[in-house]
This record gives sequence, structure tokens and C-alpha cells, in this order.
Amino acid sequence: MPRPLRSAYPAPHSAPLSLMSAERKTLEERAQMSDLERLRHSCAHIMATAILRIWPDAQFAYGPPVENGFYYDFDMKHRLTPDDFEKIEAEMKKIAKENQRFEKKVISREEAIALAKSGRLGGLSERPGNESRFKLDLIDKIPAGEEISCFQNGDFIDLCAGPHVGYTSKCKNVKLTSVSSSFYMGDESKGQLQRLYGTAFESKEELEAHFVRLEEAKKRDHRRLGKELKLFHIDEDVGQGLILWTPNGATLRQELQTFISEELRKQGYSQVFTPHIGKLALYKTSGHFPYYKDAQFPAIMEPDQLEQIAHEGCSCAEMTARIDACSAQFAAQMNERTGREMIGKERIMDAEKLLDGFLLKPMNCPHHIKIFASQPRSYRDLPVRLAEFGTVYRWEQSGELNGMTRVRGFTQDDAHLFCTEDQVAAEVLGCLSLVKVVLNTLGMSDYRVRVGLRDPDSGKYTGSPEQWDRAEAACREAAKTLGVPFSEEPGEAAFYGPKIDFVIKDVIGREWQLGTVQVDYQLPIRFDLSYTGADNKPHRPVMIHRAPFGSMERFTGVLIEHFAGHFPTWLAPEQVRILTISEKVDTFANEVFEQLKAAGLRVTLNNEADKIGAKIRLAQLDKVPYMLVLGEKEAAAQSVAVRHSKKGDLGVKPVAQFLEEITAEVKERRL
RNA sequence: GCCGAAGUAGCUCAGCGGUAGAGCAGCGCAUUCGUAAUGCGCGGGUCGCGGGUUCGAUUCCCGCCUUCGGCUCCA
Repeated sequence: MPRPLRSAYPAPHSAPLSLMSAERKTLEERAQMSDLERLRHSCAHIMATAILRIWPDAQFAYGPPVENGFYYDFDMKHRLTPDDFEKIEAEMKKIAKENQRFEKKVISREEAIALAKSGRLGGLSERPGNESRFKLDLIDKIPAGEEISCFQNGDFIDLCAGPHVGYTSKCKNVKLTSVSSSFYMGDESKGQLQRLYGTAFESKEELEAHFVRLEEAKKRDHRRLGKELKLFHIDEDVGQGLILWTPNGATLRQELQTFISEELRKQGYSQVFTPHIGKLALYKTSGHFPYYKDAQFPAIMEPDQLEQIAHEGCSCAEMTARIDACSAQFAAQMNERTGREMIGKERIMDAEKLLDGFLLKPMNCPHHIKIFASQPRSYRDLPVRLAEFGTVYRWEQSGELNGMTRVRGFTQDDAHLFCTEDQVAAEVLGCLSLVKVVLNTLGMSDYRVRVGLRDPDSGKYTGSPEQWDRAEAACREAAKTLGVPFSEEPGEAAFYGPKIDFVIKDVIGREWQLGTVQVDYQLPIRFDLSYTGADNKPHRPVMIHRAPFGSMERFTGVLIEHFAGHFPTWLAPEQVRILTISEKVDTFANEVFEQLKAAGLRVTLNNEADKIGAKIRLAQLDKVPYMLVLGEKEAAAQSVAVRHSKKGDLGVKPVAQFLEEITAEVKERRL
């Protein structure tokens, strides 16, 4: 059960540098704040000061610096809207002008609690009846023996470990960016706070440059380019998070799939096809149902059964229970195989009461496992490498959906490798080299590798420690051969085995988790897989899940932004556009058009009555890599004037020469 | 799912109690032109959906849907 393909990528306001994670930052870690972070953190205090001057009842929680600025979480009666920004910013500028000093004071726990009780912490003055409730909680979380300090600027005193800039005058170049809601401690049950985001820089120029960068990022947003270049469409009537690949996008995807398929063939994979649905029992065996039920489309019931339960007047809750349940025999089998209570007594039900149905497949592994199990396997057959562009469906929360990068139906460039324990290391290596080929071909050289290991203190992992040691060593060794930086992260393994994730950085510095390779000891047990060894005895194979792209949807989304829509010729939906200067060259233009088409190029002809400047402009906007300008001069010389969308005018060449050059460029998948 | 914002022509957006407007795109005609916009003309909208208030609603109110920014989640 891979946990592939979709882990979060940082949004524009990415995770705060502290406090969101379960572990608190140590004082030493805090002291390492960069100058810019320090500045931004001070801005958060100034923002709080400004808010309090306008709304004195506000109660503050956290105000950390984040990747692109800072925020402060707080609760107050007034609901902020962007209309309030101007007022708050004006007050912040005033505070900067007042040039207040940031003063640190170390206080005792008792003093801290007393200040918080009086409403003084995170306030401009004592506020009877309005105690600093979040600060009280924060004080409570500070480990005994750790220094407790507060920072004061002007009248504002806040519980804070610092560090800060010296004076508020440093914080002039600041801008509020957005307001949203958040949960206290990221915990839904702890109530909702307002979160106000801002950004700040040392100089005015840097601040302005930041907003220019944001504009640039907007221009390469895959949702915008997807529309402009007609790559994909999402239609309300089809459903949220369901991608319709329009012809241009489909061409792009097809090229990517062809590319991957070629590499798979080289590496000894077999491609398979499997259906989009599978019986519930399959997912009970794999363990994904009902464990991940909330993230799946509901089961599809068989018509006869549906009619019967309707006839019986079965309640919804009852029906759900009957769908979720397993027979005693099934439970006993599974619990024995896995050596633990995988299926508890509460899920066991009489066989005749059980309801079966189908599930839109949330992952491809069970189907591939069944292909592996469909015939007896010998150690001589291993490794068996089954690959499929398999479409899966997951019920993502509506608020999570985002263009192509977070969707409800997506196609994984999935594969499952079944091998012997001894082969794991070599197979992991093979998977990594495939990912590397893919990323290199696409010019994504800026990536890091994350090796997820088990947390030795946690009991959630299955399998023997010896197995884990071997698998982790294999992953570590494999990662070393990549020649790129990698980090080992204990506790980041899936419960069934260690994994290696590729986190790529796009041109504007955002990180995306795409490809993944995961070693799995668990599913072979659950499905009771075996092969015959050289000793003529049954052995348990090891499974490797891997997906170099992650999903076609997400990868394409990232690729659109990576190239800002300017795809390399081999990927470009339209590779060449012929532009005629006048009707007089129509015949020649048609000849060239037919010639390029016959060579397998994706070429179009614009022989409308427009001026050449207008035709070039349109082709540029459509980001067509090659424009061939044809006039009477070219027709006479059987040549083409080549213009490249990024490199500009490349001069006049004989048709045959252009054809040869572009064919080679496409064949070699040049960037 | 939660908080907030937004949905007007294919796209980008204006209008905001008296049943709609621009630019681009599209279509037609003229122009035959040398590296990012030739001119003129025409068509196109149950103003996201459903209710309510009103003599009258795109405009005000309520509900829903979708999108966006966050939160939470991601086998």
C-alpha cells in the first residue's frame, strides 16, 4: 500500500518554521533564526500591537515567521476582511516610526502566569476579565527548567523566546497579504482562530521584488496556463477534482507515457491493464477498507442486494456496518497471517448478513497482486515487474482540491515489483535510476531525496527488526548512489516498510513531492503471496511500489509550471506552425506542411489573411516552439525562415535541413 | 469538512434596485502585407443555481453549488 503520490506540497504560505510540528523548537534552534526571520518575527509583534490599538479585546496565540513572511493567530470579536488591511498597515507604519525598542525580560513561571491571568501578555495593558488564555496554555507547554522570557515594544508585552530586531524602525517594509482561519495548535477541536498573514523585507526594493515574483508565479500557474494553452478542463457537471484532458493536454500526457513506457521496456517491466473497480473484499484483504473509508468514494452495491436491503428497511447505519464487516473465517485468517489483531471482534458478522459491493479503486496494488498470484511463481521468475498507468479515485475533501495537483481521479504511473529479499537492494536501485532518468530528461535537476525510516521507538511497524534493518540499509545504499543530497528521516517510513521520496524544487523555489519508491513486507503477507524457492519450499516475496511521476495529473501540473508553458519540442502539443506572408506562397506552404506532417511532426498552417506580425504574436502566445515564416524568397529557395519562441530568429534554412534538425531534437527529447 | 472571499459573453473585467457594457477571442467583408496586434461590420449573456423582499432584483436578504486564499487531511 504505497502512500504515494500526493503528499502535501507547500502552498504559497508554507508551513510555519516552528510550532506547527509536534515537537517544540528548542531555544538553541530559535536562536538560529536568520536575520530575515528575526525581522519578520518582529513584524508579527508589531502587527499584534497595531491590531490591539484598534481592537483591544484581541487574544493572541502564535506569531511565527514563515517561508515568505509571517503571521499571527488570534481571536477577537471583529472579523477581519482585506478592507481592514490598510488601517492595520497604517498603524504598523506608525509603530515603526515611533522606533520602539524590543526589550527582552526573563521572568519566572509564576510571573508569566500572573501576567497572562491579568490579560497583560499579548496585550497593551492589563485586561481584567480577558485573560491571555492562549498564552497560559503556551506557558504550560514550556518544559520545566527552560528559560521563560517576554519581549516588550512600547506598551505591548508578549510571551516570546525571541529573538527580535533591536528597534521597530527596522520593520518599515511590510505588507499584509491575506487573512484566513486556522485552528489553535492545528487542532480542529480547539476552536477557530483568525490568521493574518504579512510579509516583510529589509529594503523597499526587496519587498517590491517579492511582489513581482508573485506576479511571475501567477503567470506560470498551471491552472491559468492550462486554460490559456487549452491543456485541460474541469467541468462542474462532471464533478470537482475530475480532470478532462483536452486534446493539447492529452498529447502532452501521451508523450510522457510513451517516454516512460520506453524506459520501462528497457528495465524489464511488463505492462498490464486492470479495471477501475474491484470487489470490497479485495480492499478488506489489503486493509484499505474500511480504514480509509472516509477518503474513498462510497461502495457501489450490487442491484439485487440493494433492492433486498431496501425491502428489509435496513437503516443507513446498519447498512454501513454490514458493508464494513467481515466473516469470522476471514478475520481469523487475516489475524493469523499477520500475527496481530488486524480485524477486531467488533467487525465480525454472520456471513449471511454481510453485504458485498464494488469500490472504485483507490490504488492499483491489489489488482497487480492478483496478477502476480494468478499463476505459480518460481524464484526463477523473480523479479516480476508489473506496470500500469492506473487510474484511481479518492474522495479528497473539497477544500483540498486544486487544479491538477490535488484531484479526485488520477492516473498513477504505477508499478509493483515482486522480488526475493536478496533482490530488494538491486530493485530499489533500478527504481531510483528510473526516477533519475525521468527527472533529468525533463530538466528537473533541483531535487532532494528523502529516505523515510522507521521510528525505533514506535510499535506501529510490522515485520521483523532484521527485515527492517536490511530494507533500510538497501534504501540508504541506493540513495547514496544517486549523487544528490538525501536526508534520512526516522518515523517517516510507511508502517509496512521504508521508502524513498523525491522532492523536486521548481523554478520558483517551491517544493513538490512527486516520485516515490516504497518497500513493502505487509501486503505479501495479507494476500498470502508466495513463490517456490531453490529449496522447493514456499517463500514470501517482497513488494516494491514505485511511481516516478507520482500521478500524471500532478506531474503535468508541475511540469506546466516548471516550463511556464514553454514545453520542449518533444512535449509541445503543437511543435511547428507555418506562417505565410501572403497568399502567393500558399502552394509552397502546403507542400512544407505536408512534408512535416508526413515526418510525424505536430504541425499547423496559418495562411489566414493576417499580417505576419499578428501571426507571430499568436504563435508566441500559444507558445509554439517553432514558427516557419514563409514568403516568396523562401518559396524560391525551397527554404524556411525559422523562428523559435524562446530563441528568436534562427535564420533561413533549406526545408530538408530544418526537418532533419527538428526530428533529431524530438527523437532525443532535447530540452 | 472548517473559516474567509468571489462567481456578469469563450477569456479578462466594468456596472450594483428600472431586465446589461468594454477589450480580446469568434464570424463576415476589405487588405496580400517580412518577425509580438490592418481596418470596418456582425453575432454572442435566463448576470452560478433555487427561494424571499419589492410594482420591479444581475443589484438587497436566505439557502445551495463551484472556484480562490488558508486550516485540516493525503493509504
